[in-house]
Amino acid sequence: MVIDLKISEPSLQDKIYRELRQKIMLGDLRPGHSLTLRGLAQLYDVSMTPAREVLRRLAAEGALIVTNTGRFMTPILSNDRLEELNALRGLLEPEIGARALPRAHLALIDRMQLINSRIAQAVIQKEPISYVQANLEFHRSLYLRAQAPAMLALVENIWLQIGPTMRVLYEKIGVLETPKHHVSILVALKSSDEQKLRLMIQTDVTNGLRMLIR
Amino acid sequence: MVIDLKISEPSLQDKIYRELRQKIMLGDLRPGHSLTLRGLAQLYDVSMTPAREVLRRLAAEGALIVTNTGRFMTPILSNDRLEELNALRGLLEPEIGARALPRAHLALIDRMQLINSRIAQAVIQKEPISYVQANLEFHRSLYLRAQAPAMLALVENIWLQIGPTMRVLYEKIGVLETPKHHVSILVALKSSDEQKLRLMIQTDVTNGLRMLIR
DNA sequence: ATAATTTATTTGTGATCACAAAGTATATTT
DNA sequence: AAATATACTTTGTGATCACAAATAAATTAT
Repeated sequence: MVIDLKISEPSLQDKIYRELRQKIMLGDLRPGHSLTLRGLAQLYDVSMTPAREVLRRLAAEGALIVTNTGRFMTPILSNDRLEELNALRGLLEPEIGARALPRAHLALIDRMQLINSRIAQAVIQKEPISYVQANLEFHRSLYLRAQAPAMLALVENIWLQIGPTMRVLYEKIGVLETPKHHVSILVALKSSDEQKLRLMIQTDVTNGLRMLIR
Repeated sequence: MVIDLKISEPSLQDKIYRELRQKIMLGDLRPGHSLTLRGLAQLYDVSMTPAREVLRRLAAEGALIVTNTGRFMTPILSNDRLEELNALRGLLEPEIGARALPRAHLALIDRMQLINSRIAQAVIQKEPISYVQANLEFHRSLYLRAQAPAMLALVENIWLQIGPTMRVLYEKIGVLETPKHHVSILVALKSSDEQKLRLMIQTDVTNGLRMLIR
């Protein structure tokens, strides 16, 4: 018997999807930025078909909104909506962090420490996108250990929804400071203190927005 | 100036989407049930184009999975995954319930009581689909009052993912009994007891699965 | 000038098609 | 009879097109 191993190469739209998703999550696109089928198709040199699938998929995930006339754009979040999404972060992230705790060995903590220094660097160089990217990576690298894919998917889904809005908030205020609770998170991890970890993740998320919104 | 008011009628795919979504959420489709573009298109007498958009959209929401060869089917959840999704319910639903509490006036509670009797009826008549439908409606009618659309969207997203699996579990065991914590939920609502409400929703969700999985 | 109307352009939707890959059934070989 | 090879069918992907609705631009009228 001949076994045929082949990695099914990602379809055309997958590549476009991932790139665009990344852009949105990191705030590369501002709120209200509109995307068109033909525009996207032309940009990636494909036909309308893959382009529309990508846009619809992102819309299904809440990364884009569809106007009542069928146009696609990045969402413009009301304050209420933004606070609701942040409350969801405050609910989900401590939980998934706590689930990761027992599996968080030293190598991971080291890696998180490294990422944290990248955040500090982004602050100095005033690069909002690198800042957001490293910040999310800090959290994700921990959450990945929780082995809770559905939970992580929800968390990333929220990140995706707030991406564009967060960007303009950072622009408005400037990237003030490296998140001060990250070190506490690392300490809680080292000492396996679940309660403290939950609290620190919670306040990191909560304060992150409070700092920006006020 | 002439103002032109027109309700933009829902596109072809919207109708198909809603129907299929409903079917999946209520467990009308079993886990592993596969759907094809041409099959769906033929069923609704449309071309492949709307059909594929619907399937991809549902896949983006986790209601369907895409095999590594691009086929669509309802998800077959592992026990771990099912428990994770249920943990998410246990996390989100008490929160959104608590947010609805201050807005839960008597008319709502009456309505929920009515829905609850529909559940009892479905138990007697051994109709799993009606049972699931009424059960979800019981919860949703409360959660709608929370005015937390993003949170509700996540909750419904989870319902969607577990739909097919829940159905077979109910089939396996039979719809034993009307959920016994629903009355406690109603009591907590009437007395505006947030802590009790959170606890009762939590145990309703948790026990619902435990009863099935055991 | 400003508002209303007309014209031109842009845009998403749905249909149809060719194609390659995957799956299924049949035939062939060992 | 079991495994392999072959032929046949089904399936998703991406491209192209016509069309109507929405938007933007230009024109006309007040």
